[in-house]
Amino acid sequence: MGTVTKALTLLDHFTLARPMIGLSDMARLAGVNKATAYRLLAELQAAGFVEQAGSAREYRLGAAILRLASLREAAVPMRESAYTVLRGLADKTGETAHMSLIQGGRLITMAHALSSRHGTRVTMDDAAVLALHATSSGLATLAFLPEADINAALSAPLRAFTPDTITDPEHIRALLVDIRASGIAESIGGFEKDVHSHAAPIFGSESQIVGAIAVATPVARMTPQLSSAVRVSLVDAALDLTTRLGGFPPANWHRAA
Amino acid sequence: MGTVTKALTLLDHFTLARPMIGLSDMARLAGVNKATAYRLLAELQAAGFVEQAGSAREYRLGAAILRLASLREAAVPMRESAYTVLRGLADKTGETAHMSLIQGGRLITMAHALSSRHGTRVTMDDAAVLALHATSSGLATLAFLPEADINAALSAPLRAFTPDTITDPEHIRALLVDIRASGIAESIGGFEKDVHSHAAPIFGSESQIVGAIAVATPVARMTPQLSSAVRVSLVDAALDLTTRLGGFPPANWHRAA
DNA sequence: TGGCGTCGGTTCATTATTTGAACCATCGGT
DNA sequence: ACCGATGGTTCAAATAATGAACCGACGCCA
Repeated sequence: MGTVTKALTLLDHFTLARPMIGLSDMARLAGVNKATAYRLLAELQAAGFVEQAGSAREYRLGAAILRLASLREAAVPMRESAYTVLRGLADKTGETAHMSLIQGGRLITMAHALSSRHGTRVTMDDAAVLALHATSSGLATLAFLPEADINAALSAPLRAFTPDTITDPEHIRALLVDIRASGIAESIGGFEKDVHSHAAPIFGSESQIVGAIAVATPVARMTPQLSSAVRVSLVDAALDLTTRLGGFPPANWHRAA
Repeated sequence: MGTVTKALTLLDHFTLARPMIGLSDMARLAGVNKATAYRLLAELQAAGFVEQAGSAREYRLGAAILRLASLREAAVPMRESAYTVLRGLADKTGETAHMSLIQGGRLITMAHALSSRHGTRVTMDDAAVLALHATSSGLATLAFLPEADINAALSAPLRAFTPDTITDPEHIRALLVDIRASGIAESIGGFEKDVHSHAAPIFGSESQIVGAIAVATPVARMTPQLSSAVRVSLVDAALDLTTRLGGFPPANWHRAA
């Protein structure tokens, strides 16, 4: 692994639950020598990607990231596009909509929109990491990845997040066939216990899979009628978002239901 | 220079005016070998910090940055704090307010707020880089940097952005003395021709200088009365923002005017 | 008080990675 | 068909990264 990759990997250990990390902790989390962690953090700090704060001199993400994010947004206003589509989807279905993108083999939630139609709703955090095998978004994405990536994802042991998580690779492969045919993935309580979600894939400028857009509802509220409505809206929204992000669906793409 | 620093330096060449850069261009801009640039970009790409787009396979900033920015915002809602203060400043003065932070020796604009009171106003871009010697924000920051950094900043040739830019190091050193005494820096057309700006320093958690907050007005609108009002508001706002960002003014800090 | 564990940070000989000139294949313009 | 540019690749030589051990400081417990 290159040094740069190693340094950038350190940044992945900052999460919403763990926004500040000390030197020794970081070394342990990342599985590198403390001296190495120190040097890497020092370089990241010089570039403004991390900063030290607090009496314990813990590290946290730095302000330089905000600058780059501004530039990224200016160059590629993805979040705006995404939010517009998610807002429409949430309004139309009355449920929570979110978009996740695949980055370095992991699926990251980038934007979401809630609906106020019901008292209960599924809540989402941006920047959450979704399991490929246990979420509708993950399955929708997985289904359109190259065969090699699918094998890689299914060769590692699959974690059971709930009793309903599907962990049998062959079962999942069967699901992927259906997903490719229908353009819609579904997961009932596979990641979070009471969440029933539908997802549709979104594609990049070379028609490669880049992620998925999903609608998540409490299991108790799901009905065949709602499911059907969600599917229709999702297919439209996914196509819309794909084009807004500058992408194209695969050549033989079709409208599903 | 470490490899990580070199890789992160590549990212600095993306600007609003130049959001996409090809491999050869990047190598030239960064002054590194093409093979090196390729390897570094490949690693940045694997981490999602850059991505390739367009038929020419040019590189641009990637989506991973947005994820980190989300986390940073969640951990340290600086932009929100900043915007609240800037909004108040813009409303009170009727002029454009902006905040800039020093990162790796360069002053970067991080947030701004416009006022709608007048038809003409100074416009700002976030992520703009401000010259330390030619802007009020730069001078306000420079005045509170350690002596060694001041010497470093003034030892390089100082660029004249306009005929009114002050480029004599000794003249600038004299200004810095006044700025330290008053807590306010001023620049009349030193960076952009028709802009008269006032700035005040903001400090970090160890009372070290972290940047400045400024009010920029068209030169034609500046009067002694407006200048005086701006100075008062600025001092308040800078102190407010310093504390909101978790910082403290130096021990012997004072109210100026 | 003294002892123990851990912290952030530093050192330096060993080792593995980065580096860059030269080299492809490809593309667009003349 | 040529020319100059592009993105991408190779491999010996040079350089940078690495990690065990170490340091002083701090907090905790007896």
